[in-house]
Amino acid sequence: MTLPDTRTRIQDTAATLFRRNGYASTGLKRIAAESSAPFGSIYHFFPGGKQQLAEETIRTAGREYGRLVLALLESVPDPLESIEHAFATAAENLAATDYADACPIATVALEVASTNDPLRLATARVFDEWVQAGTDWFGRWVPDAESARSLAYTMIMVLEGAFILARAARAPDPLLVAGHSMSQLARAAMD
Amino acid sequence: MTLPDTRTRIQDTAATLFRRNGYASTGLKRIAAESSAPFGSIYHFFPGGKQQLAEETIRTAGREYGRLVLALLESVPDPLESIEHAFATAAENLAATDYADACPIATVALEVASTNDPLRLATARVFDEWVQAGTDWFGRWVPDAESARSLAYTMIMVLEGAFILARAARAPDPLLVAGHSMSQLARAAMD
DNA sequence: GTCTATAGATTGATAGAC
DNA sequence: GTCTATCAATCTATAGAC
Repeated sequence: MTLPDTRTRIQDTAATLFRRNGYASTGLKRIAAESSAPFGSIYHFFPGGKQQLAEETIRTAGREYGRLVLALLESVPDPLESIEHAFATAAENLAATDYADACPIATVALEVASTNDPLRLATARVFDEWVQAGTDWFGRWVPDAESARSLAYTMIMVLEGAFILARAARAPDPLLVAGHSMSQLARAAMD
Repeated sequence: MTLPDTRTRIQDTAATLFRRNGYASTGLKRIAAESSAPFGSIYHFFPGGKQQLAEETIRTAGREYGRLVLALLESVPDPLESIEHAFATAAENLAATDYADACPIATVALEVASTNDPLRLATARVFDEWVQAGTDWFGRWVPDAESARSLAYTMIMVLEGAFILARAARAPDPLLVAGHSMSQLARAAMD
């Protein structure tokens, strides 16, 4: 039962707080406190300060979440059922965390889009990564590359939008509606 | 050529800044400066401080944006063309404002979802209003009430997600893809 | 590498003159 | 109603002892 090293604890705590409360309202002092790390260690491991910490967090948490969603999609053989299952699971996770844990980077992405270009770019790269992975996945059932890409884009966008509405309403319904719509759209594209 | 009154100038400036930079990183001092209002006037007109200002801004700007989108949908007779036209217009507006003016409440909604319940509720009410208006609009072509509601939900969600990706990438493509997907989904529901 | 102390700027909010 | 001055708290970041 060993604790993760200091750097990892800082990153994980930062990921959680950025995800739930965003970039601007997450203080480094709180990150230090909740990760049980001395304040100075943040600047020891992340000399670039808050921005560097956020940049690495976006990259790491973004990649991890992409893999998680893809694994979820792979866990059911039928693609249409798989889509609905993935959205339903996201709904369960959201409700189970008191509507806190949705997309790991969306809040930060909107916050920094117009004011912090390095962070904006970091979020854009993660979204591109997700779109690419989604395109490959849809490509198994949709031969036309352009359609597969369009479906991947749309699935990510409707998921992001559903997260916003579900967190605001503190209700899982938007995610379930989104999953249903997305599977209908995929079905239409597979004809 | 008279200037709007002080209270209105404060509200409008707040709406712009909250929309572009979010709630946490928008300071009251900046709102006062950019609205050419004395700092004390903010507390004169909004005794509840930043939170009251944000609450009224969410309600006002949210309602206004809903009307704007609905008017956009009404401006083209064919529903499917209308949807694509609305998303294309949103893409143009976004690009024309250097990818700043997307949804007026989404950034704030995500920021406050887990930390400020009055503001969370204000955003939830705006989304509900939009869903209701969208349901009525789709209801003209989709007789089944449940389907109309589902389409309205999905249109709002995919628009919100497209705004996130478009701002991050500084590219209009996500909005165009979203519009195309949404019109396909509506077409499938109208059969 | 760990940890404390603190600088320097900025925040939301208040008081009070006019 | 307008405007200035200021408080107390908080923020990111840095310096330096151990």
